Amino acid sequence: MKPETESFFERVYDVVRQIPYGRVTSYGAIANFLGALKSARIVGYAMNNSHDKDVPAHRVVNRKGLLTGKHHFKGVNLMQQLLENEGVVVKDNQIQNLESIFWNPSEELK
DNA sequence: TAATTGACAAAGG
DNA sequence: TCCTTTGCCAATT
Repeated sequence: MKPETESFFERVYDVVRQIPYGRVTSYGAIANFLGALKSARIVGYAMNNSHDKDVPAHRVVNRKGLLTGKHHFKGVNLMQQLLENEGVVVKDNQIQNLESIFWNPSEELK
């Protein structure tokens, strides 16, 4: 495999991997960091292939902190379990204190 | 080549 | 933020 063949997906994975422990971010934030603010959907689409990658996809949620992609995990509760294991409070598929644990790559990563 | 897809986001009601 | 509509764009078929 060629590292040079970095598709949009690879860039997404690269950002997601750098999400700190106990922090979460949104698809739009990642897209914004990649310079494709209007391509938030592409980020989500990319996560479809994240199964083959070592990507903490559970740390990526939509802008409302809703665990929309949890159905794509093995178990329906796996995503929430992983987050709670990191100290993230999740209730009814929604992250609590989202503003407190939100990780903005555009500011933090730069 | 063209049509479809999608784990989103913003705007309007 | 509830529901619906619209825009967006790379990847897939």
